[in-house]
Amino acid sequence: MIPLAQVTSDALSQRLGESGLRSTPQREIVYDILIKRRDHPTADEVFARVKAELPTISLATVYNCLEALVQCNLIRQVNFDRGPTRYCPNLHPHAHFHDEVTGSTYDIDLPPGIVEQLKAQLPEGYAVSDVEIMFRGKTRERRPATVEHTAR
Amino acid sequence: MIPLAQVTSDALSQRLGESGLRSTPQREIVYDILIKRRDHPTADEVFARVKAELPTISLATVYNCLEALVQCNLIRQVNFDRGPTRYCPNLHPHAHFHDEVTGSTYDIDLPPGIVEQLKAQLPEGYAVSDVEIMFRGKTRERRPATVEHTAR
DNA sequence: GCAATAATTAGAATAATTCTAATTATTGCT
DNA sequence: AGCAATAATTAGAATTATTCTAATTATTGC
Repeated sequence: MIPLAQVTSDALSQRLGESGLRSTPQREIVYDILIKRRDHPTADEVFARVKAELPTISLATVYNCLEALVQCNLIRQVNFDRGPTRYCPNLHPHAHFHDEVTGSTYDIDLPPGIVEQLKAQLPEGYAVSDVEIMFRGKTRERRPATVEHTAR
Repeated sequence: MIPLAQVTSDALSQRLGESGLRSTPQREIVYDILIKRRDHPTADEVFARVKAELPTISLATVYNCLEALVQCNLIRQVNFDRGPTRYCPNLHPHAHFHDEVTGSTYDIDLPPGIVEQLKAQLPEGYAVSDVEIMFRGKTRERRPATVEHTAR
């Protein structure tokens, strides 16, 4: 597996600072949790995992931490239909594949040109800050439900 | 503007029938509302518009009708981040552009090849039933807030 | 025309997220 | 170091979109 960009405690603190945010134990642990297991957990799932290390954390704080990390571009939000928001620490340009049967989400790496090609379809005067590409479907090969990993 | 595929009352009834669903006045009106103004309304907005014509309709029925129409592929659902689901009667392959300032959503037509090109990025054994592409950003030219239309 | 099935309705229930107000922690200044 | 200002955390209440429930109404096939 390609080692994905991740960030030391110091760097995290710096990135937060650049956005006018503070580094806190809660934010570091939440970030760690996302890096450790890249299975696109929901806020609730993050909450459960963080509680194992820091039992006093509250759900509101988890939401706050996730928002902070999104704000300074250390993680991305992923939304499938009506489901709860999921969080993704993969910052490479990539799409998401959502398995309708298992509910799992996989990262799909994209070749460099294709996002630009998509943006080129926009009429004059449309300034894009973000593109999201999501596939919905089934995967033939069944994977272990608990250990999801980056496809490709 | 390109005349988008739409369907007569009879055809609607047939399409519903093919999916084991019945045509009802409520479903026809809901479909009409979506065709009349293609601004990607939420279920609540559809509810408000339909009530003008059929004041006794309930919100649960609106949800039911929208679900029925989605099921027989007469309309598509569109989701932006945490916002409520929006509904779209444009069945051409297209992307969506969500204006972060105005909250408006525009259709972006896509050239035929590009969706296939994206699907080609998937590893073996990934069967796609649907691809969604969404842009987030701002539009330079301000449009009248109440009359959205298909871009391009 | 009647039984079976499906759709509608109003309102209750649920799930995810956001808000609120009080408390705690951190930072920058002197 | 001490203190005011600012930011983050917490628990729980509130909100929002959606789904569910149970009763009623409409439609279809025989």
